[in-house]
Amino acid sequence: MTELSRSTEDYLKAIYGLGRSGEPVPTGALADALAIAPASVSGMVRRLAETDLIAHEPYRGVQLTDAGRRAALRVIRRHRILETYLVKVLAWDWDSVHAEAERLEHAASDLLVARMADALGNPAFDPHGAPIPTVDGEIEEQELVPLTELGVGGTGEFRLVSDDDAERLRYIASIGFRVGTRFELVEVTPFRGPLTVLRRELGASPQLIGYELAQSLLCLPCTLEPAA
Amino acid sequence: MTELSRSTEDYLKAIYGLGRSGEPVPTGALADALAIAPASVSGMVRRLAETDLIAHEPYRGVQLTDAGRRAALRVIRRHRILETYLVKVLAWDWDSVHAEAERLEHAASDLLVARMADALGNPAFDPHGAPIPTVDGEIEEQELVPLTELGVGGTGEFRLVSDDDAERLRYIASIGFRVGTRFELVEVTPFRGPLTVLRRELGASPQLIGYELAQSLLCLPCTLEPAA
DNA sequence: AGTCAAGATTAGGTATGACTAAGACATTAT
DNA sequence: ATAATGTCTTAGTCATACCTAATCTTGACT
Repeated sequence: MTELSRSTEDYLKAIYGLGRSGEPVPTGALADALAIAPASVSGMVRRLAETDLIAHEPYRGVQLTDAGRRAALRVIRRHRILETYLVKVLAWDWDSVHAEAERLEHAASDLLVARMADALGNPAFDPHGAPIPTVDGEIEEQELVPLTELGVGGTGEFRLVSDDDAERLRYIASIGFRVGTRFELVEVTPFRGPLTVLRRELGASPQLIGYELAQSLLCLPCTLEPAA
Repeated sequence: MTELSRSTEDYLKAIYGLGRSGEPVPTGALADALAIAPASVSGMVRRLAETDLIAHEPYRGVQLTDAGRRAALRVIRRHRILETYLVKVLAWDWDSVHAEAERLEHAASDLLVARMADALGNPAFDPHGAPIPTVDGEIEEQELVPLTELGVGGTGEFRLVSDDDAERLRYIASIGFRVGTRFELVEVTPFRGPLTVLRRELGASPQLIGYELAQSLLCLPCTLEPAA
């Protein structure tokens, strides 16, 4: 198995992210995700299909082969272990690790990642709540719903947010939200306006959250026991 | 100042390493150091000269400009901080860090390197004894001599060895040599044969060292006080 | 001074991976 | 069924950075 290029790894990672539904990923969606012209993606897709990392049905989309999925999960594991290490050991902020990990994931060896994982106690989730694939390529997919779908009176625990928007992450942290924060959705204004969320852990006053933001907060619905 | 390519950084680093004497570096020497065909170096050298990172006198050689030297020292700082971090914090062996640092040095941001340096207490030397340039591009050049030049009865301290040959580093460690080891050169056989070295710190029996190897061990001549 | 060898450069070619412009396909609307 | 629309692909170009083969410089030796 020869070394994969940086570009190849980025494509595989993006295809994995966009293809979790099982549907083929249109090359246009890939182009958007990678910020690359659609025509360039067509060319690259041909090369990736030739090396059997993806299957391409022209005009339909691409899907990872087993080899492609394994490679993608290796990159994702590297990324998430690196993020976790930077946050936990080097006191990096959760909103700025993404860009650094994005570059390091292509340079760090499996051995380095293994050492970091050991130092961290082999964590199962990264700082944003995303599951970290195991060395064998197992990944635990969680059944999470956007905060917006909990409905008035719904209760849940904030579990996962995408790591790619530093601005958003900074804001989430600034309003006191952390992975694991449990809350009740107290009020929903009509027309996709702000939602009011009451955080139980803090016993704090209700918190207003915009609809767009709330959609990005993936939660595990659960009943709230009285705080321990 | 735009981002430099991986290749560019490798060239600058190599030119810095080969040009410390002040003499222009022949492109052929560069080609050897980078394991690249001489013709390819000519092409790259033209590009580097166009961006004023190096000065090129055709058929004479290349020299770093101030901008080139600054860039080279930034890469070297990254490399050496990374090596030190891997060894000190992640328990890496001193003989295997080079390859890893060689890749990470192009991906790690100055911020990451700063965090690692802080965690290490801003060390002045890497695990192989090489001085680590400061953020401002200051580097402390040491006046060291190969062990072979100490002469019979000479005494010194092992201070520096190149990090690029894992085999050699493994052997050096296996015979109990560490950066800082102090010794007396007891005997030299003629015709570049083995040298006999007596290590004072260990109070150990004399150690035979081959001439080639001894040439790579750079030492600080010093008198040996009775061990503390 | 003329010749020769070593070393450096130029010339021409390849691979990767991006771009724009133009053409092909599929879907949806008439 | 056909036309319009949007998406996808093909064609042709460019930049980077490598290669081999051929040519040119330099310096040393006769």
